[in-house]
Amino acid sequence: MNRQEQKLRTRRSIIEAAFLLLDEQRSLSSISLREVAREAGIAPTSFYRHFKDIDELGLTLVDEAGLALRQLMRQARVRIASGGGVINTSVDTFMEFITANNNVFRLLLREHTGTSMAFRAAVLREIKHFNVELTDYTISNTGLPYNIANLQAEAMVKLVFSAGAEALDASDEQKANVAERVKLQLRFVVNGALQAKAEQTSN
Amino acid sequence: MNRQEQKLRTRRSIIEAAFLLLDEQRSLSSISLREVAREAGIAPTSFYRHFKDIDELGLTLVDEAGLALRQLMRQARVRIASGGGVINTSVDTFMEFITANNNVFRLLLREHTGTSMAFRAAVLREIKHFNVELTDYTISNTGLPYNIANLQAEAMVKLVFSAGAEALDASDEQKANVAERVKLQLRFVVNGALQAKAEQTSN
DNA sequence: AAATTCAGCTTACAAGTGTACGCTATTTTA
DNA sequence: TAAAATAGCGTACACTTGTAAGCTGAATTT
Repeated sequence: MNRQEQKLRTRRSIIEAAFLLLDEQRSLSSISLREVAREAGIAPTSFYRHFKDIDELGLTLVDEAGLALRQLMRQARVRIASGGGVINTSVDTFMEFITANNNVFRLLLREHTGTSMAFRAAVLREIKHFNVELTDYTISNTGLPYNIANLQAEAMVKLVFSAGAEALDASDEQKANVAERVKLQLRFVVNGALQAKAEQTSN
Repeated sequence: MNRQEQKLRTRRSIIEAAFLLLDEQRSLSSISLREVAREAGIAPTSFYRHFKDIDELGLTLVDEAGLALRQLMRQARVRIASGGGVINTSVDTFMEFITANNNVFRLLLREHTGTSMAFRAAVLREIKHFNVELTDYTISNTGLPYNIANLQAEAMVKLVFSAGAEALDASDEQKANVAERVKLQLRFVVNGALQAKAEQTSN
């Protein structure tokens, strides 16, 4: 077997071991190198052949989670194109993502307010992607001026992420409820923003 | 010196030691009993004379933080009564609180998505207080129907808390910016909710 | 004044941590 | 085929952690 390939495979198993450990009671700062190594089936010291630190592993995990999130956005856009309403489709897609990739979203949510400045920054970067894309989308679809579109997008992302946090530990029924509520709240924001535009342009 | 009194004093110093340790790089689950004891100036094992667990201390801290938050609300209400606009005054008061009680708000924010189910529940309870009070206030001041008022209040609390999170590590200038933006976003929500009411009652 | 209570201490131990060091076996390169 | 590189391992060490056990001296109760 190819050596490089084998190394990548071990690296993968480390990453997956880490995601596995990041359940509802563990954060990046609370998983130990030895634990990850144990779960990955390697000796503790072998860890260093792949990552300088456990922090370096952490950043890798945040990046992977961000990637998954961006894939989600693309998926949502495809679905929107085939009808069903922007808000409805986006929220539903998001909720499905959370359900399917529980630990991935949990990681982002937790590290967003976590103890490591580097992790917080990494998560913020991912959220900013969301904001930028949603702002662009809003401008080209509604013609809102930049400042309003940006405020609207930011508010929507925050509300959706908050709803995601609520949904994380919720039953299916509760999840449906959370989804319904956030959809209504997003409509508040959209309508409020539209009204703000009307006021701005009428001056 | 009175014994009971002295015990309370030591208890206080433990609590304050813990808050001191909870800076931007530490969460409840990452501070150790020994560390707290060291900071409080007592022997590690003396800790047990005051708290069963470090978790019990954690819950106490969350309670204290919640208390501080409720005091904040009262303060905001007093200020509102003397004019200045509800949204403006509330956000400004909130931002002042975050600046003055940095670690207190940080605790709530962090444990809201933290690794301990008990802490998460405790923070949620405090947030729920906020929601209930704001919903009541909204109903009695705008006559919105319960369901809309409740959705509005929840959305506003989420946006303000998110803004608070952004403001935590920000400079004064950035803080002012965050405050201004969230005020506009809150207006979106309020206007959107009003519109929803108009639509609902016209049917 | 004597007896009791108890906040705080010292000592001790088992368990877990990160990581330095050097070895081995296998792949890769020359 | 010989030499070099390297993924993974075992051992070892210095720390930190929670907490059990028992002592002390001062406050409180009797």
